Amino acid sequence: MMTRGRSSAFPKVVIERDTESEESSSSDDEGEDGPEPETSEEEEGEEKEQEGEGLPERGSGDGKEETLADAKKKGKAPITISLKKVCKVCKKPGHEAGFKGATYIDCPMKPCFLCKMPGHTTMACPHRVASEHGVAPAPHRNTQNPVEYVFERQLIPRTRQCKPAYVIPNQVSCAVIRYHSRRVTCLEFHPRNNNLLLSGDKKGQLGVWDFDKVSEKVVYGTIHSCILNNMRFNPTNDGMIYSSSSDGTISYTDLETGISSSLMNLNPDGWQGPSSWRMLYGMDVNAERGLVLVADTAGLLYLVDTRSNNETGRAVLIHKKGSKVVGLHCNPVQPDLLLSCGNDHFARIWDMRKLEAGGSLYNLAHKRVVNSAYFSPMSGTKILTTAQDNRLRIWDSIFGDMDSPSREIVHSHDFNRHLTPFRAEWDPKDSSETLAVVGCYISENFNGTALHPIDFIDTGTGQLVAEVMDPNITTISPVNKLHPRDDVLASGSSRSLFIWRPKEKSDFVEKKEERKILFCGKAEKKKPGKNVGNESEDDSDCDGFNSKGKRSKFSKKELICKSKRKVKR
DNA sequence: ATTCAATGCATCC
DNA sequence: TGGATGCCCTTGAA
Repeated sequence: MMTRGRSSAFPKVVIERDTESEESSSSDDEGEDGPEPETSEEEEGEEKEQEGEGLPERGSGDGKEETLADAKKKGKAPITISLKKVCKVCKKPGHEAGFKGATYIDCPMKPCFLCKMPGHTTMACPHRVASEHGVAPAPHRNTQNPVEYVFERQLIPRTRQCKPAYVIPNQVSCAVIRYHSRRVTCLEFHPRNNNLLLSGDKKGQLGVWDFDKVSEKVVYGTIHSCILNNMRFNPTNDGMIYSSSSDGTISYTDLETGISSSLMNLNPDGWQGPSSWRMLYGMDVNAERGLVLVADTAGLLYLVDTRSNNETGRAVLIHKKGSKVVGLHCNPVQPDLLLSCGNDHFARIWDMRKLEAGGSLYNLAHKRVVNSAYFSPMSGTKILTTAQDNRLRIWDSIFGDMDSPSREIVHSHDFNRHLTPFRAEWDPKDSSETLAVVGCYISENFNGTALHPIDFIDTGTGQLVAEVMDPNITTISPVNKLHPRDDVLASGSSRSLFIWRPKEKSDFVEKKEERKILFCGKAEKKKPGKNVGNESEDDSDCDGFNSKGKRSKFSKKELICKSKRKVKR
């Protein structure tokens, strides 16, 4: 427990004891001797309570000698501190939230952490156990305006008439690498080289990893000075990438040399304080128009000509003034359609020919911040959004309308300041345009280990089709990307990167509507031993992981982790 | 084993 | 509108 100096300028502290809870708390303390008023547990509660009262500092325990009279004499209002055990979430006594083993116990005073509805906890949430969720199918739209005409005439003919089933492997292997020193923020597969994965991190570094040779990687550290938010390949030269960053620049980088030039800098005068600093988040490349589109934290969209590498036209306010635009996506078949999303709780569809503030074609309303919005990869007729209200939404321009989503899927992907925001992404290979991948925030107790799966969701039904996890990987994977051609999933989890592949081609199974498939790595997770110092991997089937489930060699060498068997829940 | 801190950002007043 | 506030399942280093 930390000891701090006392400041006499602050009110005195009066401790309110609760004998009943004192007894119970000491009995909780794993067979400690008799009631002891200064258990660390109690002090922790005391500290928290005090912070809640806004008292910055206090003495280390002698506050108990202060009395109400003392405090009154000195003209300070006394602060009463409870020694009762309190819930760390709601600060109320009588219950405690947090992990009990590998199971997280919710605070009952708060709405469900998963679906955000009051009256039940995450454990009892119907969305946690149901394999399918979703709103009623959207009503048929009426075709009145010109955009709908464009949709009907140009996009509908490109959609597949019958829906082929995607296939899911039932075993995966996982390659692991760690070269980022801060958490991973974005991933991108090379458009031609099947084994090349690009990764950006919070520090602004860019990693290039040949995951087939595993050990072949390069890290470029000077492209950006802070968060690398998005990157895209130059459609006419796949040796070059564009990247947007919170340092306010777009960099144009040669992947071979790491030499980059800055196409744009929103902070030419450097740091003038937080109010004037601009960051670039959403970015995409419009190949047909030869443009890099990028949007900032003020709600503005900028266009950069890829031929001259200069900004073109004027910045357009596309989201609420002063709000961050986190995502931009150009329609894959209709280059005049642009999708944006941001912190003003909207995803918006734009006509590139008529870009002006307030001139969006559609505004897709969400209950909270929209982390990402993507057109479906082949026809571009559907939109998948990830919002911080723990819902994935599908907006269908053909079979639904743009006034309301055609489906909402409750899924845990909350905001947390320590995590890269979750983004659900389409499977670019799924011609039925239904399969999506997204990381999961809440954990599941899996053989005694709390694991955070990567979920595959059939957006057509809301069904959770598969969950990918490995008992050795206990961290959350908010960043996920499916390979454009191969059956490969890349994940960014904290500072590590993972490549998941089917163990063998023959392992593929047809999609099954009623069955939730779970596949993962080593199924037998051994209980953590007492002798933590033992780094032996003798009893491990998984290179780089020891039997304690600790990642012992991540930073020392690159690893391949083989999955063992399929596990059903 | 436990503690700490990084330092983003939505929301509230 | 802008500054203060406070954060429910983090992560990894000390």
